[in-house]
Amino acid sequence: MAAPLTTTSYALLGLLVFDSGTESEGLTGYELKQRSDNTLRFYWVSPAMSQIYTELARLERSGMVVATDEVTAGRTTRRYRITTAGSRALTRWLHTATDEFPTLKHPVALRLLMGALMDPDAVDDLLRTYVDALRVRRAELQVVRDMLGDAEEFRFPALVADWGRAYYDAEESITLQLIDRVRRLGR
Amino acid sequence: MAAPLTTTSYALLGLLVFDSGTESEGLTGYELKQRSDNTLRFYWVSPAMSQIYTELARLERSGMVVATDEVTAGRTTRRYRITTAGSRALTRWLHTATDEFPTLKHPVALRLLMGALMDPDAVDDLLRTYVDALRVRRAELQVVRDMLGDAEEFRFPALVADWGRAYYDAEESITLQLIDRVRRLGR
DNA sequence: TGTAGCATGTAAGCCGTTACATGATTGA
DNA sequence: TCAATCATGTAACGGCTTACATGCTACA
Repeated sequence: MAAPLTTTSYALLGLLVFDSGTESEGLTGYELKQRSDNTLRFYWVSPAMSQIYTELARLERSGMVVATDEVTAGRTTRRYRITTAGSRALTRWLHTATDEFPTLKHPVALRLLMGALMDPDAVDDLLRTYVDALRVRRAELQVVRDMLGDAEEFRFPALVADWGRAYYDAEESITLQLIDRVRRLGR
Repeated sequence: MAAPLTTTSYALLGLLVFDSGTESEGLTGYELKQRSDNTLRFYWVSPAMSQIYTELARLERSGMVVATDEVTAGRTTRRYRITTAGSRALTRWLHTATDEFPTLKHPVALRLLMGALMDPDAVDDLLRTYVDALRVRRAELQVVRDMLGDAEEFRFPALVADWGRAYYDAEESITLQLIDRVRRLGR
C-alpha cells in the first residue's frame, strides 16, 4: 500500500476526476489553482500554488495522476490527468466511513468571547464588518452557483453550493441577532 | 516591538485574563488545556498539550505571562498568570480591525461535492452520520452553556455559546434538507 | 511599451500534531 | 494495587504558507 494521501490531495483528485469526463487534455497546476479558488475554498481550503505543484508531483510519484508535457516554443506546460488507480483510490476514500468533524477557525467568535475587554463600539464594529464580509462571500458563491446551473453533471456541486449559501444566510441572521443583543447589553 | 503573536497565543491569553479576575494563583498548562477543550475548541482549536507548553514558554519569554513554581515534595507545578503587558497586548489585538474570515474545513461538504462517484446509500450514510455528530456536539456545547448561566462575567462567553448552538441547529436543518434532496435524486 | 495573466518551480520557515519519556497523586 | 488523572516536557516530522526566482504571451 502506498502512503495515505492527505485530504487536500483527494480534493485535487476530485477536481481532476471532474475534468476527465470531458475528454480534455488534463489540467495544469495553474488551472487547478483557479478551480480550487472557485469551489474548494468555500468548503476546504484553496492551497497555495506552490502547494499544488508539490502535491501534483507527489500524486504523480504514487501513480495517481499522469503528466504530459506540451512543449510550445521554448515553454513547457504540464497537464495532469487522473489515472485509473487515482480514481479508484478516490472512490475508495469517498466510501470510507469517517468521523471527521468540520474544523472551524472563527476569529470573530474568538474575539467576541473576550468582548468584555472591548469597547462596546468595537464589538459592534467587529460584528458589522463580519456581516459585510459574509455578504461578499455569499455573492461570490452565488456566482459559482449560477455557473453550475441545473445541469445533471453538476448536481452535487450545485447541492453543496446551495448548502454554502444557506450557511452564509444562517450566519448572517445569527450575527444580526447578536448585534442586537450586544447593543442592548451596552445600555 | 516584540514578535507578533499567533491567534492561538491570544486565545490562551484570553483564558488567562479571564482567570485573573478571580485572584487565583494562575493556571497550569494542564488546566489551560481543559479550559480550551471546554470553550476554544468550538470556535478555534484546542491545541495539543505539547503546543500549550511551547506557547506558554514563548509567552513567558516575551513577558506576556509570568510563571511561579510550586514545589510540592519532589514535584514542580508551574502556574501562569497574565502580566500587564500581556493584557495590554491582548486588548490592543482585540481592537485591531481585522478582515480575517473564518476558515472552514468541511470534510462532509468536500465529499458531497463528489457525490456522483458514490453509492446513493453511502451519500445518505455520510450525511446521517454527520447529523448524529452535530447533535453530540450541540449537546456538549449545551453543557458548557448551562455552566455559564446568566452571570454578568460570563455574558460574552454565553453569547458566543448561543451563537454556536444556533450554528449547529442551522447546520442540522440544512443537512436534513440535503438528505431529502439527495434521496429524491436517487430515484 | 508595459502590465496583467499564464506558467512552473525552489527555499525557508512556522504552526501544530503525534509519539515518546517520565513521574506523582488520588480513589476504587 | 492498579488505573485514571494530574503534570511537564522533548523529538521528529508534516502540511502549508510566504518569499524568492524566472520567463512567456496577449492585449491595451
